[in-house]
Amino acid sequence: MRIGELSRRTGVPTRLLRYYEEQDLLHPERADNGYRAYGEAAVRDVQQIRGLLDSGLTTEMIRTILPYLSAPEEILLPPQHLTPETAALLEAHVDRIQARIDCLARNRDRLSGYLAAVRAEAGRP
Amino acid sequence: MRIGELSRRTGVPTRLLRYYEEQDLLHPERADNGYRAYGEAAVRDVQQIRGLLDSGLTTEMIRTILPYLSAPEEILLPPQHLTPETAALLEAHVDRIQARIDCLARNRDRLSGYLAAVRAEAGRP
DNA sequence: CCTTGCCTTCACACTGATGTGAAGGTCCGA
DNA sequence: TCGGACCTTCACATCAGTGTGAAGGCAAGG
Repeated sequence: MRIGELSRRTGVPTRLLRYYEEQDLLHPERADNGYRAYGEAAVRDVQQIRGLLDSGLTTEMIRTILPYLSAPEEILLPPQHLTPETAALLEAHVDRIQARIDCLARNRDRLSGYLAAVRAEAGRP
Repeated sequence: MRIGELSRRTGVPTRLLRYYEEQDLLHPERADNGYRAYGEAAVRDVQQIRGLLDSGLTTEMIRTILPYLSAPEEILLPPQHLTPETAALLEAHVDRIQARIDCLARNRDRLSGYLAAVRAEAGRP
């Protein structure tokens, strides 16, 4: 599919799809006339990228981990391509992600705890 | 305490402490000579702000939720200051935070699942 | 053939978070 | 009284993620 259709199907402006390619997150083929040609998988990839960007990851982090995320459990990348250095890097990323999760969960709890307290107060004044 | 000490105790450059004030996240007193005067609580506040920024929240989101986070469960803000609109806004923020958590947790699982698979493969070739 | 709509690259601009430095006021200890 | 360490504001610079528009190539339909 071409960039316009991918944009419509994902809700992401073509400008950003080109930017993600420039950032090495997407790798569409090219038709003879130079048009970008995306496969079906690109839809999921783009949604994945958006989710991670919205969650505060940088394009650099996403570029690193994306190859190990695109496959839904079955089509794992051959592990021979995974040097110990890369594995360590991925583990570091897992740790950073975990730290974010912890921070967010902690504050979500505080926030919703506060809201619950206020509601209880309001119901029984 | 003055800005230099707060910077040393939190590891956050003074430039950023001034920026957070400009963004209405910190509200230090001023001494007669114009120097910023921070209370002890500022240390926790700054760490809170850093954690949330590192977790991908914007200063705007942080500005909104910070008043409801600074207190560690006991010193809740009086609920009469909480209009229904504000409550709704806070709930929306909770939802956004939850969405981030879900996205991050999902991808953390994929990533660490992949790493585990590779390790299993390596241990039993 | 010409219009319409899609595509291409290039480029300028904004915002948010940050780095860095200049120019100057304050305070304390030698 | 001077020097150094601190503080002040102001301002320009950078990076990432976007918006926006110009200038032009390609394709399909009336």
